[in-house]
Amino acid sequence: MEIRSKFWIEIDQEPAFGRGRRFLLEAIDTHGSINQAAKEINISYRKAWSYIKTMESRLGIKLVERYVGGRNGGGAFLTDEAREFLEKYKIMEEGLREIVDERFRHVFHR
Amino acid sequence: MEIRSKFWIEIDQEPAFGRGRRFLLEAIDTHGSINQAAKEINISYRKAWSYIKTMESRLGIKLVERYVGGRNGGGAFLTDEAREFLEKYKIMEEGLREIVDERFRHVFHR
DNA sequence: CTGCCGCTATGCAAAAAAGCCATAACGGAG
DNA sequence: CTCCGTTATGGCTTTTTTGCATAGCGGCAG
Repeated sequence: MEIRSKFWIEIDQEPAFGRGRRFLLEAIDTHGSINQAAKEINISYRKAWSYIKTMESRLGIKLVERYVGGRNGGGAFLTDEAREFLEKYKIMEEGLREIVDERFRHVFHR
Repeated sequence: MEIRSKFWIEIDQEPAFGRGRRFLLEAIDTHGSINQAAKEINISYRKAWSYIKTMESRLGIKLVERYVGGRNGGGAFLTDEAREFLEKYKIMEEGLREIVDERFRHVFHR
């Protein structure tokens, strides 16, 4: 028996950003490619792509700059706005899980 | 733009108890009927029924005592174990949402 | 002693959502 | 001017969720 918790940002009652999308952006930053990033965090390219699409449309910010063609097909990188947003989100999420876990243990175990 | 949070208890990686199920049990306690309870929290009887089924099976506790037939068809009421569990859960959840919201405001708005 | 009523119980179909496969376009390098 | 790995999407498939339909129950009114 264990506690689970989840946090996300909504805009107009629709999910716009959460932990999974955070990891996706971080992986894009590392690899310079949506495709590689998706592989790393174990989701399909299709899913990564629609994550980005909804994020950008709901937040109203361009997050990922993409280019296509060239020696190795193309690639993607984060915009400054994306990095800024990511940073804020990380600060917010930091330690939240631990607070929840601690409470759970306190009440249910001893 | 707003933060949302969700907490639930899992057993064997499967959801066993959360906010919705908490409301359901509370409503059953108030109304003495699964059917009425479901109406109050705006879910179908079918759904309420399967909530209870999975809760009981995963927690391994009898939560809702039911009887059928009689003048007004039948009814349901909570077991002592259910009340006990509910109480613990409420203590745990109490204020958690507020902590999350506060953090969000602090980082994103000011 | 029989029919009625509101409840529990559950199978099964329909709808919705999520996931995935296939295919097009792109453009620098060899 | 072909090849390669990427972005970009349409739509099909699979899974999950929802809810409709129907059966059984048993006091009580008549």
